[in-house]
Amino acid sequence: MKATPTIKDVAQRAGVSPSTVSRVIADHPRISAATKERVRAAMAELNYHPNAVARSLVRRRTYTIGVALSRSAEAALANPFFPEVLRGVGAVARQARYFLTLTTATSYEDEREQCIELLTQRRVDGLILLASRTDDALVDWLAQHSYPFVVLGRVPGRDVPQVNNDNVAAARAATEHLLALGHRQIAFIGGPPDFVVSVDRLAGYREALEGAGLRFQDDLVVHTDFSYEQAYVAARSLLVGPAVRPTALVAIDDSVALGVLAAARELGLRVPEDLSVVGFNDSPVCAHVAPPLTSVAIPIFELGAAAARMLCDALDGVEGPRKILLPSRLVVRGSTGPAPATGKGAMPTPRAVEVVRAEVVRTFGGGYAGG
Amino acid sequence: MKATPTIKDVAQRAGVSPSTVSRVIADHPRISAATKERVRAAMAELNYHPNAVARSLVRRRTYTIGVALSRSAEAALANPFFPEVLRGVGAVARQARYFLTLTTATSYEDEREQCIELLTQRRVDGLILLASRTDDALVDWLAQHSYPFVVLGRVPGRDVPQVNNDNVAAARAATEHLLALGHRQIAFIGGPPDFVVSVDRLAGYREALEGAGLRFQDDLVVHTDFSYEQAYVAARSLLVGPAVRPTALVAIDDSVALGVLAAARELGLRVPEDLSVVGFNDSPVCAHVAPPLTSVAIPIFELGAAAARMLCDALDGVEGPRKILLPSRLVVRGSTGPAPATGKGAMPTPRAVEVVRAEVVRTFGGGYAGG
DNA sequence: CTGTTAGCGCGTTCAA
DNA sequence: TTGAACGCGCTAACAG
Repeated sequence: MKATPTIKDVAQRAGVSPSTVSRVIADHPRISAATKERVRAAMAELNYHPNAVARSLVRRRTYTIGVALSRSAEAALANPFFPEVLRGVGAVARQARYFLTLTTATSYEDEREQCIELLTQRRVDGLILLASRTDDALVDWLAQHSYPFVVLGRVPGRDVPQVNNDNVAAARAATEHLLALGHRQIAFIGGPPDFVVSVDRLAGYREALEGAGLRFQDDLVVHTDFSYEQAYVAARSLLVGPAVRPTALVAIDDSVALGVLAAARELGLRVPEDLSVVGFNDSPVCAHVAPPLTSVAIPIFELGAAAARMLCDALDGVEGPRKILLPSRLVVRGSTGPAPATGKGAMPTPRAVEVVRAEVVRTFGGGYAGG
Repeated sequence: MKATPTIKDVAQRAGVSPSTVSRVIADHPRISAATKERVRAAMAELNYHPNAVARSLVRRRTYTIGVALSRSAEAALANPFFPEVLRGVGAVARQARYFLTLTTATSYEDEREQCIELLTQRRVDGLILLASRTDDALVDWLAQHSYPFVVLGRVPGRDVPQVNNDNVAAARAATEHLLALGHRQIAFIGGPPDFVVSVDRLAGYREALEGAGLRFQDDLVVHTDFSYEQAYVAARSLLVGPAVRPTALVAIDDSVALGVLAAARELGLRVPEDLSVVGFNDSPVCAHVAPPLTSVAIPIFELGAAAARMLCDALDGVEGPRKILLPSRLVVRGSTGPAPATGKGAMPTPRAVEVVRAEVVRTFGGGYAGG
């Protein structure tokens, strides 16, 4: 394999100067058609391809964006989340002619380190990162150094570019669905309390309860991690502990919901006759378990796409929104049903195929930070 | 934000020449400790970080490897596969001080294009790619241009660096498990026939049958894609069609196995009493469906890690194996049981918790191509 | 042990 | 419309 041809070789072959070749690459308007043709022919003959590294050096742009998804415990098991968000990011990035580089860390600290490396070494032009905790040192660092970045998730109290789904509205919708089915004792199993997603979904749950004139009860709320096993334990405590057993339950996650189903089965509770269960993510398994799981579908691909769009726009100097909130859909399946008839009559909602409710909220800001 | 400091600024601040700074970065042995200290202090004060792009240009190495996972239909739904293999690749890459860039394509052609771009533009030093089909134009192209690359999967008939799990042995083990349970009518649902994984697992299935003195029967084999839905259809045809209904079934994939379970349920067949089912991948859901699914666990993380190790070694000029075949484990759960007693007595194997059988095969070659 | 001199491959002035 | 010269930030000879 001969040495890769450079712009110089092409110039020589085409009988022009290197700068002319450079201009042809950039499709500069003030180059004669004849010359362009000649140069292009030479490039083809030599099988020339511009060296991206050299271009990056002089243009001070790599046309690569960093993607940090591996940082949270959430990511590990938000299994369907990971590839899907990447697909969204990738689709937009490619269209905008950006490449992707990925961090692959096992710990929070390692991920932070990798992100900083990526940026300070100028390997990437900007960063998309999953922010899951309520406080995040990396986000602060990025803002402070004014590196271009977009957060996937919500960053409470900090005005940074971010894309999120409306978890409050989503949890409210899920809870209202249960309320409409006549449930009055509705429990909530959240993730770790320092995760924004836990906070937000709990808030939505609470809003729905209070909107229905019900009291928020501490003993109906449990925090766990996102695992099936922990969820199983938490569900048991919830289904055995309180004075009045809940007839319905909102789980932070589908895996958690699966753990609830297992606990219910073991306790001899029928779903949905004795207990209704709602999960989040609408992962593929939902349709394939017994009973099929009612779940809130999060627009994962769109989240990734929106984040990429926001970052690429910022990098390209295009104005656009700095905050985006995406809607979710409640997908009703067999795991939710009318509350067991007690005293007051339940009021079952018609459970059609894939009854879907959407909430749409969008917030627009102005301009971008960083760049 | 002031302009990023360069090696020159550091040199000036430390009262040395730029090349000395460069040597300190490389931790050159023949630099006095005193100077090193001084330079390092200057770097710290200025918050200097070497520009990776400039280094790449002159060293002709980006220390980045490309990862092409999105190319196959398989990847889309081999959901657990994707993040896990990436974790493996990432762990080794980071340890070897390489970064990762990812292709994100929607079509086979697009992926091919992206890979070629990555390589010809010198954005990456080498490539790891999932090769799923029995013939693959990209692999040919890579070999022809002698770019460094490693294939994840098996490439029949081409002697290229590759890492794979032993699908033949794995399918043989799965089938032998069923044979040991007394089954004699064992069906096979494969993926698309031009996927190497389909070919190999079918071969293992056949080997096991013939090893037990049974005849391979065409009408017990069906090809489908990797989806739950198609699997459902395929399973129905298999469970209704043949003269003698199979009492056991090997599915190419866990999602396919789930489709089989659904079909069986619908046909009123009890699992495992009337039908035993084995899947592949040992995805998390296996433990959470009813009945829990017996499945072959593929060492996904290790596959990624081995591929990365192989590529990084090649790039770093380290000798090592050019072909690696990793073992799998059969994880026995509730979906497989003794064959229904017919005439000949079944011989049930003790079904302990997570009975695990391992097959280990390793093949070593010599040296590396490319570089 | 350290400084000087040349590039790496390309984009971008400034002239012509 | 094109060419010459310079520099992006760094490493790698070659001197000293």
